[in-house]
Amino acid sequence: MDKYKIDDVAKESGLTKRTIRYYEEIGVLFPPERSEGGMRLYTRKHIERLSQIVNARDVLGFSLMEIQDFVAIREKLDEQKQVYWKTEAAEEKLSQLREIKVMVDQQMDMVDQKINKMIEFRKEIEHMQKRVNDGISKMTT
Amino acid sequence: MDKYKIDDVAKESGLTKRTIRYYEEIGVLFPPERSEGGMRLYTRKHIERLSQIVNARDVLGFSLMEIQDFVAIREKLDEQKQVYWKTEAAEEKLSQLREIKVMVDQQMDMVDQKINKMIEFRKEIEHMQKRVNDGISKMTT
DNA sequence: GTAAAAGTTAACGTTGACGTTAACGTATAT
DNA sequence: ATATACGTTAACGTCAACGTTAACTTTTAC
Repeated sequence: MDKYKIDDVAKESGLTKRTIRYYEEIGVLFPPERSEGGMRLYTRKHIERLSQIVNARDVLGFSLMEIQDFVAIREKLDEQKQVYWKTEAAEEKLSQLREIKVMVDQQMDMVDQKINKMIEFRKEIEHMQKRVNDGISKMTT
Repeated sequence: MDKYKIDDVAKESGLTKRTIRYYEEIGVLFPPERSEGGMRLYTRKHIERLSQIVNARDVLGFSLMEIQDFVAIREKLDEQKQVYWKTEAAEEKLSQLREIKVMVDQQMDMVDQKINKMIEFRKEIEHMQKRVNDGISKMTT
C-alpha cells in the first residue's frame, strides 16, 4: 500500500509527470522499481526527495546540475555507511570521507552566503515598507 | 569624470556587454544617456543597480521577470516621492500608495518564506556534516 | 471482454537568458 | 589621417528545463 503511480506523485508534488520522468532521466531522482508491465512504482522516499528538489530549485535557485552534485554527495555518504569500517579498505574510505567533508563544507558556506544576502535584501524591502507607510500616514493625518 | 563606457561597466560588474544591453532591452536596467555618437554613458547608479540585479538573480534565484516587477515597484515609489502631496490628485496618490504597499508586503512575505526554507536546508547540511565528522572520528580513534 | 483512463518511449517545440557573428559607425593614440 | 580598439544594431545560435504531441501498451472499471 506504499506504492504510488506517477500521477499520484504528480498530484502530491505539484510537478507534472513529464518533469518527474525528466528528473529521473537526468539523474536527480533515483529510478523507482517497475511493475510487470513497465509502470513506475514510487515510494514515500521519492516524494520526499522531490520535495527537496523543488525547494532547492525554487527557493535556493539551484540549477538541476547543482542539485545533481548535491544528490551525488548524499549518495556517496549513504554508500559509505553501508560498508563495515574495519576492513582492509579502511584507508581509502577515510580519504573518501575527507573528500566528502570538503564538499559538504563548501555547500554549507554557499548556503550561509545566500542567507546573508537574503537578509540584506530583506532590509532593503523593510526600508521600502517604511517609506510607503510614512507616505500613507503623512497623507492620512 | 563619473561617466562610464559599457566596457568599464562590464569589467566592474563582471557581466558581459551583451548582458548589460540585454538588461536594458528587457527593462531591468534603466537606460543611460547617450553621447553625440550614440554611445551609452553610464553612472555609478547603473553599476549599483547591476550589482543588485546580480544578487537577486544569483543569490535569491529570481528570474529577470521577477526582478522587473521589483524594479517597477521601486520606480513607482520614486515617482510618488517627486510629486507634491497637497494637490487635487491626493486621493489618487493615496490609493496608489496603498497598492504599492500591498506589493511590497507581498515581496516581504516571499523573502521571509525563502529565508525560512534556506534555514531548513541549512539544517540538512548541518546534519550531513555531523554524519561525516562522526564517520571520520570513528575511524581515527 | 471491452472501453476508457492512465501508463510508456521518442521526438520535436518553446521559452528565458544570454552568446556569437556580421556589418557597420565612433573615439583615440600615434 | 589612419589604424585599431571600442562602440552600435540586428539577427541568428545555444542550452537548460521542461511542454506537447504522436503512436502505442497496460490497468482499471464496468
